Amino acid sequence: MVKAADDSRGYHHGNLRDALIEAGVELARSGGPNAVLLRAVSRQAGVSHNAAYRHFADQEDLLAAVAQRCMTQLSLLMLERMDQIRTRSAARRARSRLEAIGRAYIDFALTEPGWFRTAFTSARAQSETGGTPEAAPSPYDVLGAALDDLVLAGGLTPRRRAGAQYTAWSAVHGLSSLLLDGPLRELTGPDVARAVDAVLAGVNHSLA
Amino acid sequence: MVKAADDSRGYHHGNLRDALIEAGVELARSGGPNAVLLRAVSRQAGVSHNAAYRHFADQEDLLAAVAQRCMTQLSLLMLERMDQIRTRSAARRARSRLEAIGRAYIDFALTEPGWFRTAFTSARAQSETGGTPEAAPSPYDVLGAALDDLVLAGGLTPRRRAGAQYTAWSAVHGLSSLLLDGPLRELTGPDVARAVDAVLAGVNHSLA
DNA sequence: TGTACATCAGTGAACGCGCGTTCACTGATGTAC
DNA sequence: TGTACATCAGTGAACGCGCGTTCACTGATGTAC
Repeated sequence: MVKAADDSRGYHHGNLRDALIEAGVELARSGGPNAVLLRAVSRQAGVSHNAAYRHFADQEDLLAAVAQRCMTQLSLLMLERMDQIRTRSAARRARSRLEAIGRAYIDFALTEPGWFRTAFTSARAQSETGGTPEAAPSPYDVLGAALDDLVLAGGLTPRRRAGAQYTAWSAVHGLSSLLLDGPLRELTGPDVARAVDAVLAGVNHSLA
Repeated sequence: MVKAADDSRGYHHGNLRDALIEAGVELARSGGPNAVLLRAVSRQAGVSHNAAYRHFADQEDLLAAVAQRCMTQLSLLMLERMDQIRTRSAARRARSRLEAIGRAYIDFALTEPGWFRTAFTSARAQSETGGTPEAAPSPYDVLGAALDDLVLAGGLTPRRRAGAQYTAWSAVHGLSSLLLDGPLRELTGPDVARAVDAVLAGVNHSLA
């Protein structure tokens, strides 16, 4: 059975699984994980509300797939920002790229809170998703690659690499989370910028 | 009108607002913020499901009050662990206490995930809660006091104090969040311990 | 000190809602011969 | 090449559920006189 990838007309949709995930992503964007409901997603995709059962075991299964795609969105922004750094010196480039992906992470959380919250929904482990695995690397992998580059460039001893991954990730994720759903949500623009700079400088300093 | 604080019998409950919050806290403990429902909370408190409207504007208002109490639980654990550190040297004590509250924060998240998630629910700013303000300090205040002590003990320059608060809090909160609802939830016991040690060491190092 | 009355804090029934899930079905597609 | 048939992917109606919220009410409490 050969299907056109973008065939979305007629009785047989052709690519409904993907269309449902995409509809879920759209709903998650404004409403977060709680907005990813079977009926709402089916409605959004213009399909009867039980058609989803041909592609997902239940609502939790659909949410897991949507969450994974939100995570991929985050990775893509990190990669995009990283690629923009073209500094000559390998050492400086590695360091700048690390900062760039950190900023990208926080920016993503602040500009796409619905996606960010959905990506880190606790409902089900992403690995349990039944469908085709996403091609894009996880944010964890992106960070890992950046740290590998930093080690190669001599900016980080191999010995401290493992710990650095936890440290950097925790700092950036924690700030995002506190700014979004924690007490730091009260911060105004300039204070947010100051907090971001402080945390990124802290990460940088803890690696040196 | 004078009410006994623990009068909970008869037609008039006497302290229903507090009883409802307490019931909500119990439900949040096992089910997280999504379990704090008006009907479920009223059921738990043994009261008809609309009695809550005498004390809370709506479900969101009740959840905000429960979230605040969860936050207080976190503060209390931090304070308790901090008080256990009695090192003689002021400098070393300040540093140990900082580490102790960091560990307490992470321990709280891992042992009371429902409370932790509820405390950081985005529903409504805690400050908007109408009832009596909680007496206990916020985790932010506890951390701030610990950093003040560290400055006094000469372990941190006043200049870097503000940034340090963001750095330390983000690191610890981020790790908690990643271990609970992020990709790090796959980590097994020893790896968790390693990650915690790495992050706390990173914080410590970034202050020095 | 006693009593009428206003006020407060709870009850019970009912509403409408949207959800997840299941059922029997039907239209479209692919394939064996 | 044509046709019967199995399989797949969607539809529409219906179910039961628990929720938030509102209504008119009633029991208990406090207070003015």
